[in-house]
Parts: sequence; C-alpha cells; structure tokens
Amino acid sequence: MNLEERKDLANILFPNIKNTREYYEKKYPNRNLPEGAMVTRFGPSPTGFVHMGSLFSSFVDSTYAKQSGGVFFLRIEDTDQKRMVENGIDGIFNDLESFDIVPDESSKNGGEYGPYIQSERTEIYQTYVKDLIIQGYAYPCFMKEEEIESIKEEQKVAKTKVGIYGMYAQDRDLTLDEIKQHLDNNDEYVIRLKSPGNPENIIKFHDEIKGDISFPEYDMDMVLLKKDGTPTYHLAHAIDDHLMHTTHVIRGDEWVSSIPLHVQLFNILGFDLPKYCHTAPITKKDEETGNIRKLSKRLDPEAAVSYYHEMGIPIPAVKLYLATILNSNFEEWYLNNSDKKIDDFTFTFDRMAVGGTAFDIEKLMNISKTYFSRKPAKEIYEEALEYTDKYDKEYNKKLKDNKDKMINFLNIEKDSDRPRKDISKYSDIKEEFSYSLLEDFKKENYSKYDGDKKYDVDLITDYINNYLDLDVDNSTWFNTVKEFATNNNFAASPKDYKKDPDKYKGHVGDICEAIRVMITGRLKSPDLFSIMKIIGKDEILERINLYKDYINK
RNA sequence: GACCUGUUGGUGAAGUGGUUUAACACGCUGCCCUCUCAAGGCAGUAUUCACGGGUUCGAAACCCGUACAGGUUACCA
Repeated sequence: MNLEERKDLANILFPNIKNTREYYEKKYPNRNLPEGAMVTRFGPSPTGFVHMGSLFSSFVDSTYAKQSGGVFFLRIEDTDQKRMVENGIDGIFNDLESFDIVPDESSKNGGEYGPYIQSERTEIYQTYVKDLIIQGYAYPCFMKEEEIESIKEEQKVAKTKVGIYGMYAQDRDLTLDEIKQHLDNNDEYVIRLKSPGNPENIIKFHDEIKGDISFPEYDMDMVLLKKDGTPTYHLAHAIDDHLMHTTHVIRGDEWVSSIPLHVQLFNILGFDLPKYCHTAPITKKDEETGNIRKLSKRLDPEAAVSYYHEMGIPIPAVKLYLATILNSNFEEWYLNNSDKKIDDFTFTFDRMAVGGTAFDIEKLMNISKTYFSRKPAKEIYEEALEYTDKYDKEYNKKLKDNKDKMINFLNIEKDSDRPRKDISKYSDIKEEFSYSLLEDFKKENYSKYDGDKKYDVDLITDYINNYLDLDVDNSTWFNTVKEFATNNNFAASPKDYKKDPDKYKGHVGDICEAIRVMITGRLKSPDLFSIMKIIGKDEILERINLYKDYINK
C-alpha cells in the first residue's frame, strides 16, 4: 500500500476520529516541575480489592513522587470489560486511603492530564493508531481465533517462538481491496502492530532496579486495538504515560518481558522512553508444594488489604514494614532514628530487591509491638475504640464504659525506659487484659491459670489487710512485701531462699505469685502493684474471695 | 519448547576481587537481670555464599556450564 491508500484505509477504519496527535500533544504539555521531580503512577484494574502487592506498589509510587517533589497519579486501567467488578474503583480508592495513600491526580482528585480512566480515553488511543496506520506501522488483521490457535500449535511442535510474526502474520500485507472486501463482509478484526524489529539484533535496556538487561529485538505483530476498539495494555501504557508525562514507570516485574515491545512502541510513536523500575513480587512459600510463589489473594488472607484492618494491625506499622522491604537499609536507619518519620528517609532504587521478597508476618508483628510500646496509652485506647467500633461492638462498649480504668491498664510500665511489648494488634487487647474488668474476670474465673498450686488465702488476706498501702511508690511497696515475707518465715529474696531452702517456707516471689494468681488468675502479668493500684483494695479482696470459692469447689 | 531474570542462614538481607575468621534485623536456643511475664543485656545459631569447572597471588564477588526457582510466551492487566 502506498501513502494515499493508507490514508484511505485510516479514514475507512476510523471515520469518527477527527483530532490529530498534535492536538493531544498540545493539550497535555510538559509538566512544569523542578529538576529531578518524579512523576509516578499506579494503574490498577478495578477487579476487586487491593492486593498487598498493589498496595506496596502504590506505596512505592507515592513515596518516590513525594520525596522528589513530583506527582503521583492514579489511573484506572479498565480496558478489559470482562474483568470489571462493581464498585471496583471505589474499593481501590478506599483501600489506598485507609493507608494514607492519596494520589495527587486521579478521577477523584482531578488533574490536568485526564481523563484518568482508560475507558474514557478511547478516542485518544484511536487517534494515535490512525496515525500509525497512515505511517504503515499498523494494520487490520482479520485472522480468526482458530487460525491463530492452529498456528501456535504448529509452532509449539516445531519448537520455535510462538506468536504472530513474520510469515505467520498473514494479514500484514493485505491490499486495500482485500481489506475493503473483509469490511464489506463485516468480518471482525483487530489492529496489529506491523513490527519492524529483527530478533537478530540485540537491544540493551537499563532498568532502575534490575540493572542492565539484553533482549532480542521485538518482532511480533502485537494487538494494539482489540476488536471492540479498546486498546491493549501495551498501547494504553505507551500513550498514557507519554501524555501524562510519567517519568518513572514503576510496576511489577511480570512486565519485564514486555520491555522489547514497549521500547519499540515508544520508538514508533516517537515518544521518549520513561525510566522503568520493575519491582520484585512479594512472595510466600507455598505450604503444600514448598515452592515460592506470589502472595495470592485466594490462598493467603494476609494478601488482602482488608486483613490488616480486620486484625487490628496498625496501619503505620504495616507501612513501616513496607518501607523495610522497599529499601534494604531502611530498617537499620529506623533503628537508629526511631523518632523520625518514614518520609525523612530517602529511598533509592539501588536499594530495592531484585529477587522476590518473602512476606514475613513475624517481622511485621515485631514492628507493630514496638509501635504500640511507644504509643501513649490514651492514644492506644482511642484507636482501640475505633477498631472495636467496627469489629467488636461488645468489647467496644466495655472499653467505653471503663475508659479511665482501661487507659490505666494500658499505661502500666509505660513510663519506664523499656515499655512493655505485649500487644501487636488492637485485637490483642481484649485477650491480654481480660482480667482487667471485674465482670470479665468473673467470667474467666481462673481458667487461664495453668499451675497446680493452691495458694494460702488467709496468708494473702492478712497481707492485704495489714500491710498493703496503695499510696506509696513501687519500691516502697515491694519493701513491705519483703517485710511481710520475713515476718511470716519467707525469705526476703529468692537468692536467700536458694542458699538455704530448708530454713524458709518459701520466698517473696511466692507471695507475689499467690497475689498475682488470686487477682489476675494468671501466673504471668504486668507489674503487680500497678494492677492492684488500679483495681483498689475492695476489689482485690473481692477477687481473693472469688479465689477462695474457686479452690473450695 | 523459546526468551528474560534470579539463587548468600529458618526469614529479610549487607556484601561490587584483598582488615569477611560473611554486617544488621526478625525468628529460634541458652544465660544474665528480676516478684512472674513482656521488655532489656549478653552469647549461640552459614567452617561458608545452589552445584561443577575456570580466571587470579587471592573469588560470595569475574567468566562458562549444570541444576533449581520466578516471570513472559492472550483480542488480561
């Protein structure tokens, strides 16, 4: 076909496309951004809720954009109508927002480079394809699905590269008349790239994360427009990221094998290539097969963003974990700069993992514990209120009804140099402090006690009535316990007891143990005196009575 | 099958040819501190960097091969 014929063809195929690419180039001028500012984007398909991997990806996008003074935008990639899910778009925005990831530009936040939903950009894509047809870089292909399948079968048997290229691209050189004939017959068609590549040539490519990669030049006649006129990912990617002036395409590494195609597409379209950053997937060892696989929404509950909300894992802790897998040196930095924020750290591409990263929930829990330990009791209380309001109404009421008491419990040992680390999720509070409210304690009734000793109720009652003063400080209190121990033939310290066990009935620790079991129903608890102070003498005695009933049963 | 990319302890990783007898963190084990626990402190946890060759005075680091793993090979993204 000569130029005139191609122009004819373009008008026949796209009679309604009146704009030229110049129109769009003008409409979306360069962004006026300072040197080094990065423009990043997150391009989810609205197929449901956000996956941990996507969350990570958008976290990376927004982090890099923010720290460079650039722009992070969100583009809904909904070119496949089959995959659409109702409310999919809202779900994405909600999930991201719950992690404080808010795009600078999007279909919701506005922006000068929209529309930010691909299904609303069809005309733009077709404008460029029309131009490609005129230039001879694209053509309509009428091959039927069965034909393509049989070619692929053939290729598999022959052990050659599978796909539509070279001699297999049957409709590459159809004449204008042949095409018109097909069109008259109402034959369905797609628009394919007429790939100019030669696989003998090796192209070199630099990925910001993976480093240098070489490929054979691309020579497949990839589909550009599907039969319904919508673009494939590849075409949309090239046009959108060019028009929206993305500087860094950050995406999962399942895309690296498409690089030769994308390089060629940008070339043919006359676009500058953005920088590419292919991130390693978040993986997990499959318990059945023992193989490493991507974290899967179907198989792994922790893959869904909603999991963290339901479990009550604090979002800042999750973000801290994401930051530690984003850059390998973040963790150590944060260890030495625990007063600083994630934003204060400068992330770089060369500190990103090249291979897959196993998702380590234990490490997350550790981060979370530390997060809680540094948080004032009042804030923990308030956030626990928010959490239980959504996921545990019953406990929410108890928390509300016992505000001061609960804050006091959460505050135990908070002001020490080494605050306690016994909760890692908001949902832990109910269990961890189950003895704190008398009502719950009555219900629990020593079921948590896992020892076999019976403690002397009279002895402890004597102590409470005659020695316990709740208005002193901790060390004064402990001295009175020692005094009481000595007066009752117990050793004042475990060391004394060990020296000469026959001399004593036990030691001060045994007395504390008895009190602890009686008033908390457990062998282990946070600081005993703090607990006693919070519940007060009357309740202490009430609990001792409960214990009495319990052992006399 | 073809094409890409990886492979350092239970996990994440540092390491870019010579103070590496392989950092740091999580986990695990032990000890210490201590009224219990949590925390904290200390120590242990890879005689060795998938395997086999090679280059070099010297390799976890460079080269080749093999194995294994992951990705792609869609009118899905």
